[in-house]
Amino acid sequence: MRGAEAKQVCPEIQLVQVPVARGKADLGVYRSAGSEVVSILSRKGRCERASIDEVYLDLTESAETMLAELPLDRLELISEEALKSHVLGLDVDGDNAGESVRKWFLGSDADHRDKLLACGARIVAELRLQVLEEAEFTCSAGIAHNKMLAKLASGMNKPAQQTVVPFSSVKKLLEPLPIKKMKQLGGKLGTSLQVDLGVNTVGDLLHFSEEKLQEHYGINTGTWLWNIARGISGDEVESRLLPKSHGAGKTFPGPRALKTSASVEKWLNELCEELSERLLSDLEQNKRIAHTLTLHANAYKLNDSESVNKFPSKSCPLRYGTAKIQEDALNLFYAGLREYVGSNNIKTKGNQRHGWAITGLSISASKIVAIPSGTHSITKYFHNQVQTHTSEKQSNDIFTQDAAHLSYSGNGSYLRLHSMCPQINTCEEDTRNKYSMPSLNQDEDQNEVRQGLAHIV
DNA sequence: CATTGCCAGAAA
DNA sequence: TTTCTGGCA
Ligand SMILES: [Mg+2]
Repeated sequence: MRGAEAKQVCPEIQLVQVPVARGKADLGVYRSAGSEVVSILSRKGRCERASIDEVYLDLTESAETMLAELPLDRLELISEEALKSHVLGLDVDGDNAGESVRKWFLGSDADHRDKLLACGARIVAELRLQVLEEAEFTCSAGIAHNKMLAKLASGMNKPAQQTVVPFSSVKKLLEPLPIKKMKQLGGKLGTSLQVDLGVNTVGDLLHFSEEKLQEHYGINTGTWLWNIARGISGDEVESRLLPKSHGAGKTFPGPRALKTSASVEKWLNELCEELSERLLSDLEQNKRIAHTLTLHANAYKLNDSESVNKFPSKSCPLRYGTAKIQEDALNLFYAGLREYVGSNNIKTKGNQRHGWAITGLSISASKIVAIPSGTHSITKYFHNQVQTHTSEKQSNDIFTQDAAHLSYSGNGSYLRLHSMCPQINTCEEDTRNKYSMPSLNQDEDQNEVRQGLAHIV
């Protein structure tokens, strides 16, 4: 329920709010917290940042080392925390009351794979304790022989618990499992399996040959399905602690949809400002630079309710400096808009209505690479870069040096090559609509004036 | 619901 | 190869 609704039912409720900056959610505190946790969890083995609050760890090596160096059968050496693990398949799933778990850790059923798993579980217990002590977050974990099973197990006992999937219990775990519970099968593919093949549990999947699954879903997906039904996933844990892209976006639902280029420019500038800030942080903290700038938008057309086409994403080489990013983003937007309204060669005729409304805007930076480790001066590094990727742009030569410098000093507001409609629309769309019902004509008239695509170069 | 971010596959 | 779309979480 919504916060306001909850407050009526429960006036004492403490509602936690996501911070807002530049008129949008600011997830900075969560990103920081996530990074801190990653820095702890990455201590014992290869670590892949899977999301803002999840990682995969490949602890094979650490576990092998532990197995080689420690006697497994010494109960005193096994931490209380590790012994609190849930171990799937011990007895009849009657929540294994301590004794069987102890026994499993001590013997691990003589199976080398499960001995490794037991060591992995001990390492994970230690890591989770460190997260609790150093970052003051609890977390849950799954320990299994591959990513898919570990992810599945991590969700089985929450919060602040860990679950082990011994090799021998994989079948019994998967067989009755509703297909939609599997990662990647929670959406359309899962629905298709249910509707088109009558597959409701992972066990049902076992009845289909790899070839049959490939017929329905293609070579790769077919093979993938055949494998995951058997608990097989060759998916490697990538060694990556940092995100591969940064983005800033905002949605403008219903009456908040943006209908003037001034408002689009305003919001795009806000989003670009945030992105630019985060890119500089990444540069300072991680010595990485992004190479591609991409704009996504969602839109609908005012007149035809059956607007079939989607607003196309557009990307271009990324130039550092807030003003550069803002300028490039706006150009990308208009490139997309021109396509969207279908005025490619058709010069916007005087009477032609291109009534559009933007319901979502997002700008992102990708192709992020570490600068060569020997690079001492980032400024000089940029000097060498700017020449290479301004290819399609006109002659901003005199600015490129400044731009490189800018990105370092973090000040770029004065750089404005582009002559846009200069006015900032202080009149919020939704505010405006409170006062005047969206008389289509009126809005379109505003579009006519302000949406002119004249500045597209 | 909103704001991310990853990836596979198709298109350019 | 890069760009763009769509799916997924
Ligand atoms: Mg998560």
